[in-house]
Amino acid sequence: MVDYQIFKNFQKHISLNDAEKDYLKSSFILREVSRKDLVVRQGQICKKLLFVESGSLRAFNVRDDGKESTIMFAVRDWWITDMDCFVNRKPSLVSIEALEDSSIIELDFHILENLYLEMPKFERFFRILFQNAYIREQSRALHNISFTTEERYRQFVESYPAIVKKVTQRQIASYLGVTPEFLSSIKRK
Amino acid sequence: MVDYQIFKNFQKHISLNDAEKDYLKSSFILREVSRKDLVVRQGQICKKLLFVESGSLRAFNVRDDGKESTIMFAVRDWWITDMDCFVNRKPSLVSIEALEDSSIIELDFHILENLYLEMPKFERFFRILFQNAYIREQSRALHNISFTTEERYRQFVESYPAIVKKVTQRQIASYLGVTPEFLSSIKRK
DNA sequence: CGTCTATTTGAATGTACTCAAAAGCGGTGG
DNA sequence: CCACCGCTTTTGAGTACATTCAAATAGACG
Repeated sequence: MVDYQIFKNFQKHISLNDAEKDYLKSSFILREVSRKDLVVRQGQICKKLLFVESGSLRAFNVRDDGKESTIMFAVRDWWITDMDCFVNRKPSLVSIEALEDSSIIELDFHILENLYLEMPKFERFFRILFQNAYIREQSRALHNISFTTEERYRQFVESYPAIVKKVTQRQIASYLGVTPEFLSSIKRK
Repeated sequence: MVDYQIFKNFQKHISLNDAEKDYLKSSFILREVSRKDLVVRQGQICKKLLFVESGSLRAFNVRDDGKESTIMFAVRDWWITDMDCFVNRKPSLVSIEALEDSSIIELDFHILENLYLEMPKFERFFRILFQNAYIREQSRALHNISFTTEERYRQFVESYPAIVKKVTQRQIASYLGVTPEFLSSIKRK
């Protein structure tokens, strides 16, 4: 059986036997995408929860005035989607693009809902996944409002070296919520 | 049986019979707190997940330089805690204070872990709870980096009228990450 | 009524943005 | 292998946003 990264990810919190892996394999879609491909388009409904087998993705919002904000990055072994869109069928607030050629796994909403019923241990898995996601976002909220841009830049570089290697300065700036010019001027010091 | 708000909250996502409610009642602690009481202290370990039966709470961080940032508010029917502290045994990044005399329910970490095993439907409940919490924080992150303070203030007032009624301007400013003076100058217009 | 805190106001300062232009860098085709 | 193109990054000047500090005013509470 192919040694998918996603199984290792599941097995951080729950155990899976080969029969279960087989069953799972049939319920998700493996997709190869190229650099700059859009996996999700802002404004549309996204019915997929995405897992990065290899490569990297970026979720970003573009305002009417053209201003672009990066909401999150996802590298190998990370999950990503617009959760509000995925769960509540709202138009996506973000586009998700591949930062390089990547392999991703798509989990369909209805299949996942079904999975919760058939294999309740996935309630546990995603309970822990969302719990951790919430912790990260709660921490991000604190950092955003109480630290200076310079402090937040340093912490980002320190916390996510795997991401820093793959993204442009401009994209980091749009994640921190500042202009690329200003981020550049911070680094000068 | 007393008609706790928390049962209505649980029943938004899972069903409970009277025997189960009885069992639950024995596993949480109802506490009355007074205005300005600290329920959680920054720097200490908080082993409790909190639910607001009535009244309102505020979680805030104080930096070394004295700068105070409000992370979240919780009114009747809301859950609140420092999740990283609760789940991972880290010192709490926040203090949680009562904004008025309040009744709160405390759920102990170990009792909750036990509950997951004995009543797996709670995996589902908290999976959905954290999923929604994550959605809100993801949305907050987007607002923080892509909207002006004025826009964020308007959206806060519009989205959380129940909170606005109970908190000071200063506390809203510390939630938005600006000084009270500046928030005041925005309202002038 | 007096005290304590919240809010408002204003002036001076610092932080971050806009706009424009120059410099750097990687890929592509001749 | 070099020249060019497109994009990112850097730099700088001018402007707008937000803070600090200090003082005045207004509200809440005992």
